Amino acid sequence: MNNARKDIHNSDIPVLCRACEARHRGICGALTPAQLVKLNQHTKQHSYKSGQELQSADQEVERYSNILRGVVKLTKLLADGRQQIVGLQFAPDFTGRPFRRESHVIADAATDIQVCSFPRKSLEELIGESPELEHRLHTQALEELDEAREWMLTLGRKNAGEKVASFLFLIASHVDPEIDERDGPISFELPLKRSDIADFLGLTIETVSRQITKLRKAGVIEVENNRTVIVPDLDRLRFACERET
Amino acid sequence: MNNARKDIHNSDIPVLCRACEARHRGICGALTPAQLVKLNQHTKQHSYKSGQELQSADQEVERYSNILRGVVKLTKLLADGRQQIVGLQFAPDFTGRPFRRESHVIADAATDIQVCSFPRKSLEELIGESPELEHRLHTQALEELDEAREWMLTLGRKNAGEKVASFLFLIASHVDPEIDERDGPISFELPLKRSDIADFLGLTIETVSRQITKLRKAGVIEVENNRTVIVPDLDRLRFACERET
DNA sequence: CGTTATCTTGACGACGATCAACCGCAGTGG
DNA sequence: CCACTGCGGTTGATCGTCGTCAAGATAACG
Repeated sequence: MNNARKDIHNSDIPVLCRACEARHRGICGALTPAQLVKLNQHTKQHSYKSGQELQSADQEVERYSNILRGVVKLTKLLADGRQQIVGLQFAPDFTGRPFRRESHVIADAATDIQVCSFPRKSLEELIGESPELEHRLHTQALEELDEAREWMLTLGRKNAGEKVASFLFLIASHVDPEIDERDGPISFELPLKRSDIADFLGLTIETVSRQITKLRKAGVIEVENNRTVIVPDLDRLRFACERET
Repeated sequence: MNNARKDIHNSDIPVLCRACEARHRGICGALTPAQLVKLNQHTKQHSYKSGQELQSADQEVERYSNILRGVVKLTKLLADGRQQIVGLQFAPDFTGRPFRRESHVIADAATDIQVCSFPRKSLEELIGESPELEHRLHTQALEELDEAREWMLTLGRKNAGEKVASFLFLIASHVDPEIDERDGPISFELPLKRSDIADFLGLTIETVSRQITKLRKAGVIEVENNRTVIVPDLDRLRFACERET
């Protein structure tokens, strides 16, 4: 359909978009140079410090964003303050809920982040003229659904130790998407602090801390500065995701 | 785009589709009479008894289905047999995972069901020629994602009593989609047996049974034949979803 | 350096799992 | 016809995991 995209010269593309991951692996890859130019008239790049809110619950969605750098957490709240993280998003994910005026989750910066945002109206117009754009959004939604369901299994049926191991594995797989074929050592930074991990796993901070200690003492992981995790043997971590250590 | 759909005569539409809910609220509403006719050359109606499997895990997806009657449960398994229901689907939902060769969940008939199925290839071809079809699939995926996230909050942060109340409320809202504006009495049949409810809530059968008894004794619900539930006051049930009774 | 956020560790208790017995009901077959 | 079996559900007693409360350790920061 959009063979206009073939053999385009870089100079047709807005400066900001040229080096942008969202144009390669994200939703903007669906757009022609002309559409990118048009969208660019309304986009804004923005940085948020860790903890700042992009979007609060039940509030009208004004702008959608692509994540350029950092990690965004999606949170749900109960009236008495209990909270659960229901999704994590990484660059170059699209964030926001298409076709609905208000969001049912809170979007927070889990780390310092950088996003490229655009008005709701721009997205809706572009979807109308580009089926390929909707296809990319659809694909991302299906992947988030797969992840959410995988996580429901973890929340509902795994014990604390398995939950923590599963979380570490989840983060590891975002550092290395090819992780399923690997089995050697790997190391990464945790993008979440303990209280976020607890909210993600449906546990308390104390339990998370104890289980991390346990994995450390069992030699499944090493920890530096509370944030850097080294996994000497991925298979042992994988094992810990489904069986008590 | 598809204004061919306007002012069509019923006789253009395949017999099987005429009274079908999927043509009104389901994905087939996106199709022109011609497309319906074409799809109809490959569709099969099929019934399954409660407990029968439509699709097993990690097995290649041959056919997708629309649910015409009954309830389908989507289940995930752990190696040692623990299981979690990660989704429930009702008529006229589309069931199956587009754009992926194998399914990561098991699809079971929770009740006796009736479906209309079609080959993977047919769907993929139709998506190519009908952006409106992909839009409907996208919309359903987004709604399932919303539901999954709502359920993650329940799994991660609610206690047994709140979980059971939330489950009852979930079923009630599928019987009456306008439930948010209601507050009077309502009654319905539970489509799931106790063990399924337990697998949906991340609990054991015994705990589910005890909590139902507790809600019954507190007067929040009445139960007949273990399957029929009467809710005299919806607000009390709503209350029980977030606070200990 | 003091102050505050973040994380760890310990002691204890509650909630839900586990194990076991029992009830009601529908089939099934002698 | 009744005995037997299997299935779904309930209830009770006991145990273990994880939450709660409290204190300290470590790191981050002005």
